[in-house]
Amino acid sequence: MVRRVVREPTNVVVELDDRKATILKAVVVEHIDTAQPVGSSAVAASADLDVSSATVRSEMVALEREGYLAQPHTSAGRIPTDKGYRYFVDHLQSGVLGSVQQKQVKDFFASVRGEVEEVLEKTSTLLSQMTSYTSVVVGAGHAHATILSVQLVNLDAHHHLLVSVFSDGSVVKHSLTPNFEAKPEEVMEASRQLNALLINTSLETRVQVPSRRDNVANLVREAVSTLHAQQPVMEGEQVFIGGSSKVAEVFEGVETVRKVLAILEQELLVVSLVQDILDQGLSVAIGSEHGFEPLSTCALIVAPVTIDGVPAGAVGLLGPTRMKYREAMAAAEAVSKQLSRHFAGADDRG
Amino acid sequence: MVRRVVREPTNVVVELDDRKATILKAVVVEHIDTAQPVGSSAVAASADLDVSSATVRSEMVALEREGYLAQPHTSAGRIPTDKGYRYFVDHLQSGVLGSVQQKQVKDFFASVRGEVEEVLEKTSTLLSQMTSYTSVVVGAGHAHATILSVQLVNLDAHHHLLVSVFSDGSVVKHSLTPNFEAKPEEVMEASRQLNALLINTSLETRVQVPSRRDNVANLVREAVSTLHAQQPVMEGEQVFIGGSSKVAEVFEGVETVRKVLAILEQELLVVSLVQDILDQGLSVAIGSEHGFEPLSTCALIVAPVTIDGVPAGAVGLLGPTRMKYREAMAAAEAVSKQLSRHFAGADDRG
DNA sequence: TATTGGCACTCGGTAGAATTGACTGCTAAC
DNA sequence: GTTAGCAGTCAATTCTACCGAGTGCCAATA
Repeated sequence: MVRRVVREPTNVVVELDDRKATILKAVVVEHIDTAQPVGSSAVAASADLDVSSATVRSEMVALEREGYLAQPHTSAGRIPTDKGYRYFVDHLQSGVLGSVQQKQVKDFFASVRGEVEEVLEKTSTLLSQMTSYTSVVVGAGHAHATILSVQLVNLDAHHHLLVSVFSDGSVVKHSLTPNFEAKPEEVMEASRQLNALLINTSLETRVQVPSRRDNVANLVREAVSTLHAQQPVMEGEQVFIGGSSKVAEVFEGVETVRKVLAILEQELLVVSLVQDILDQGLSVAIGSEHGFEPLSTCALIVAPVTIDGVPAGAVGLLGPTRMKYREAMAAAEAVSKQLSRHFAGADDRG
Repeated sequence: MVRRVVREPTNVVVELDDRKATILKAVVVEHIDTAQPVGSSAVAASADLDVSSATVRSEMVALEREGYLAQPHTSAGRIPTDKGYRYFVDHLQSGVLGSVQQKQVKDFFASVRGEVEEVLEKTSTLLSQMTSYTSVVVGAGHAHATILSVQLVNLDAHHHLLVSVFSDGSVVKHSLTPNFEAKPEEVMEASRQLNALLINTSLETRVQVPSRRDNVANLVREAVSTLHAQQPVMEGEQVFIGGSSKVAEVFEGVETVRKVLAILEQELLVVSLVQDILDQGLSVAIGSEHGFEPLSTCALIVAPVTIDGVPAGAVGLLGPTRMKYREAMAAAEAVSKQLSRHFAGADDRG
């Protein structure tokens, strides 16, 4: 293979000079609004720069050469590339949420009641309604939470239900179907022992199980292994997707709609996608930035949720690359902040 | 205005004579296959009737007059009306599931493991994959189930978690946030009393709560009222929707897709729709038969799930009115049967 | 009397040509 | 460096003609 020195001005992130930036911004804003390619004259007219369309044109060829703009075909206007959107998001927009919506979020969290899951679900609906995009709300798993209580309940001779309560307020059940018949007293005894064994441990803690061979010990062993047998990552992650019908509104082309819906169905995928973006320290992934091809026509906005500083999930918004970044990012941020506060300050009320 | 005697043969459900039935069937089958209006010559050629297209035509005008067929425009073929589909479903199709798929269902239920919720969710995916339609799986609520155990767990001074286990294997949690501070011992005592009070009752049973004013009694009262405060209908109903991306495949027109998706988002609506249809004793609702306008271009197939003869939910398939009724109905039926058996016979394994 | 072949008619869909118009890139002048 | 002007490109639109699938009707037929 020939070794070459490749100059990729595309990869070098330079500050654009003022005029180029203004032009890029005008193109992005206009294209987000109209979904049409934007021509030089429109830019010359709209933007607050006093140059002719010819000047705009020559700047545009430069912007195109540098990878910020693209042309669907010769005689059409320009549309932003992913890189163009990225520059726009990073440098050219200010994200303030309208006061009406600010209020909407506040009101929502002031009045919302119910279990964590319900709150997350409703939050997801709220986000989607506010923005007209599909929303994703991820509640973190309880890998680090400690066990407050476990209980073994007898369903019938061969069926027992292991109910575990975690310090983060989550409750998990597991069925046990041992191949021996345990008496109710044995089940109760096993339940007692499990409590003694597991309380205040987390799922990451290995515990010493009894090695005896009687029914009680067998039950205890089966319960512990069932409880610990879950996936190390993301078990207990909760995903709530709101406004999937928006997909049909904001994306064009049945095929795209189908693809996006199909991806939303695989919730684990969505979770890992959101997680990836958060791990990269991003708040927006535009086009193929997340490296996931089927969503290359999408942008995904994420905002972390923390409880007392500890990561506890995230909220996200999924739209086309030409989405309304400012509003959507502001909404995601406001909601994630309020959500964080909601859970941290849950004690205040009453 | 001239007074006229209007004859409405459309409302009279009569058996169609053999030839009309054959023609109707041919039109339905062809149109389901091609999504195109079907012409007289196609019918004359395809069906096993030895008449000319002219004869078919004259029969078709009769079928149209009687409301079984419709014409998009003058020079087009005929498409079935809802009534036409209904007749087809009731009289003209036999529903046997292909042996390959029969096996697929068997294999699935032979290997599926996990909690009820997981099974239902996977079932929903299975159904949707088998048929290419969106599936709905409804698990009945536990209104009639009795309580096996309740437990009050301390989260912190003002937060307690009420965890209830029902005889149907479901587990429900409720947060209690009393405005007084209860000591751990008091919480435990309340938990004990709740158990004594509630075990073997169902949510429909009213119980006698202590009238004392101490913390324990207050906790007990709050717990009982929280537990009983749920919606009388459909609380605890679980809905699993599989293959919503299929909506984009089988329906044409973005607007329709959006509408259907929007409806699927409102899960309670879907549940009541399914319930309605079951209550009417139907297994298919075609077009506007369910009286729900936004879904008037859809057909909804349902099949009840029972556990030991007791209604325990349903499975459903949602598609366009021109869906493949035979296959879809066979699939729904097979899955609902196997699902019923799965839960009834859960003891066998091991 | 039921069926049929034949015929005129309807009307959506398609293919092609012509036109439009929104762009661009280029260049010469300022 | 900026601009006006101009020639060129190409998608989108409109128009036209035409095709053909399909109908309804009717007179002839078995």
